[in-house]
Parts: sequence; C-alpha cells; structure tokens
Amino acid sequence: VHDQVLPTPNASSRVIVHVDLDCFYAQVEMISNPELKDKPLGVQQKYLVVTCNYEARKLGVKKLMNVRDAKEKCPQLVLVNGEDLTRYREMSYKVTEMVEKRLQQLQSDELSAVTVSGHVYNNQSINLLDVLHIRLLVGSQIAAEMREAMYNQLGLTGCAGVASNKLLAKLVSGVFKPNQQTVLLPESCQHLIHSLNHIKEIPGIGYKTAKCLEALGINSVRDLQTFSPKILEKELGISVAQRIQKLSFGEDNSPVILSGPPQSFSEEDSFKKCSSEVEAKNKIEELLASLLNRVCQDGRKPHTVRLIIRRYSSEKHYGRESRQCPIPSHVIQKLGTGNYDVMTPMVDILMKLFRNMVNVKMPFHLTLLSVCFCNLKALNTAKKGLIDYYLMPSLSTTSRSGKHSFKMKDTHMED
DNA sequence: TGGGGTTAT
DNA sequence: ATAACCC
Repeated sequence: VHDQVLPTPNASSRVIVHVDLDCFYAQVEMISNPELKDKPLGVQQKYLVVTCNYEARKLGVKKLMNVRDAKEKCPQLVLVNGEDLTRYREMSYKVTEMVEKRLQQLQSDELSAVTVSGHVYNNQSINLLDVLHIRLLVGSQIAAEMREAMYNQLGLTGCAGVASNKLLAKLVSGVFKPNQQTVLLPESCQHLIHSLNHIKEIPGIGYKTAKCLEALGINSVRDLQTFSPKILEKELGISVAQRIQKLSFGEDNSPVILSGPPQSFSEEDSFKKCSSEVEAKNKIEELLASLLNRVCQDGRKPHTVRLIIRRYSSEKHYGRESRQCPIPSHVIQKLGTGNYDVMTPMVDILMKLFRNMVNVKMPFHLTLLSVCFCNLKALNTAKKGLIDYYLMPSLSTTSRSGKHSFKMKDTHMED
C-alpha cells in the first residue's frame, strides 16, 4: 500500500506520504517462523533469491540473485520457498485494511507539536514560519504513526518518504534504509533528483525508455532536463516525452488513486520445458484450481479468461503471447458455488485458447504458463446494469449505440 | 530472472 | 492483443 495523502486544501500544495515495506516476503517468513529472525534469510522462487532480509544483505546477498551465487557469497544463507504467494497476499490485505481504517480517523486527529519525525533530507534546516515546511512536518508525524501502527498491529517494518508529490515521496523514502523515514523540504528537491546516478532510477522510466534515451545521448538527469523537448516528443511521442521530462525536474502532478480491489487475478508457473498438450493441460488445471479458490474468496465474478504463454527462444527478452475470450454466462453463474463442476468447461475453454496459440501438431517448447481472470464484476451485475441503463444517460446512450446492445438486453431478460 | 500486477495504444 | 511500466 503506497501513497496515502493528507487531506489538503488545494491540489498545488500536497503532502504525500509514501510507505515502503522492507523486504516484505522475507518479513512475512520471519513472522511465520521466528527462528529465522536472526539468520540470513532468502526467499527463493525457482533458482532465484527474489528478496532477502537485511542479515543476508550484510553478507552480500542481493535481490534477484542466482541461488548458486548467493550460496557462494553466503554459505550460511537459509532459503525458504516463496513461489506460493498466498500468505504474502493475506498479510498484504491486512495492511490495506489497517491503513484504510487509520485514514478514516485522520480528519479527527489532534496533531501534536510541530517537530520532525525521522530524517530531514540533505540535513536542511526547517523554517517554522514556512507553511509548506509545517505541512510536511505534520506529514512526517503521520508517517511515523502509520509505521508504528503497522509494527504494533502486524509486526511489519518499513520506510516512509514525505514530500510534495508522489515521485519525490517515493524517491526520498529510500534515502535512509531499513525502517527509517525521511522528509523532503522543497528547497532540496533539485539536490534529491540530481543525486540519482542514472535516469533509469526515475520511477516511470523503465528499461525500454532508458535504452531509447541512452541512444539519444541522455544519461544523467541533467541531460534529460536540458534535452530539446521537440526532439524528445518526436522520439517518444508527446505523452511519454512531456511526462518524463517533467519527472526529470522532480515535477509530478499525478493524483493519488485508491487502488481498491484488484482488477485481475492470475496464477503462473515457469519451468524448463513443456512440450506436450497433456503436460500443458495438467499445468493449466493446477493453475486454474488455485485461481478458482481465490476468485471464490473475492466474491466478484470474472467475465473474461486469458491464457498466457512464453515460448522457449534463444534470447527474446520479453516474449509473452496471450489469447483471451469471454467466459460463457452459464459458467460464470456456477463460479461461486462449489457444487457444480466449473473445472471441466473452463479447462475446455483454456485448451481451445491454447490450441489457438500453439500448433500442437508441430513441436513446441514452452517455459511459462499463466491463467488470468479479469473483467471482474460485482454480483448482481445484471440488476445494477439495468439501473444504470435507466438512470445514467451517458451509459445508456453508449450501450444502446454499441454493437453489443442486444447482448445487454439478453442479460436483463435472463435476470 | 519470478510471480505477480496496471495502464496506454 | 501487445507493449510499456511497477514491485
């Protein structure tokens, strides 16, 4: 859970609190088994140590390190398997609930004396006559309180950053690392942004964009700040160009959006080789069984299913292909109820999607399979749809003029 | 690289 | 459906 915001009188003087948990999976494992607490611990998925606790980091283990390299660096390293995300999801939901409850109370809080909690970035001096400073200090107290509550109620530690926008809050949250917090006062914004050694460190500039910028000779934050906007727009498109150039100045007006419940659920598994249809079917059944449990607990119903594969190919960095289709309404209806067999029709659909992507008469070699449920709708979707249809002019216009308009009517009739 | 997720095109 | 981004 990130990016909680203080109620603010106007959008131009925001105070954003970004909370970032320390090595979350490793913390969950240490809570489940306290004997691991003072040992160097890594969380393993396949042959990777995806994250590790700070004991392990002191001994040279890094995130996403090969298991072999990690063991070599640190022979005492204890490894636990983290391929099943269930317990991490459970803890994550607890954090979300806690934060939302705390946020409800925020309005009625009595704010204590105006002093900083935690670090001030760049050791800058505070001006108590500056209203922006004061507001940020109050943000630092709220951050401290949230971290306290997370530790007291759930046993989780984390960092926090407090600043005037999401980008800066996130960047400053990592300045003092583990279990500490830092507030950024406006005067030190340029210091922070120029402390980055490469533009790839700016959240929002990923692998592809960074490569593209490098090809233009842009390597430092200052390079990006001073680069011709016109040429940048030509290379990356106006949207990306304008957004990332603003980011390079530390400017980010993107709003805090409550993420709410997930938009999709998926289960995936990677492996060395899957080369027969029977093998694929077995994997798909496994993934589907777990997914059905999760979707059942969520309570909403997916209306679309997608199958994703990754083909073995010597060196194609990101090659995933997918096929998706609507879930037939009679299958959707059975989804929550345990008594009807929903596996069989779903597996049939998924195998059709599979054969649509993979020519099973030819040899094939897959290294990943994933099943995704998306287009989640609340229950009573037909009734709600009916109300919307009559009460919301814009919606009823678009649905009537759309090519699926009679399909919507069918849904209403069934109900 | 793993096992997820979101948004834009 | 894919490609980019995030962790």
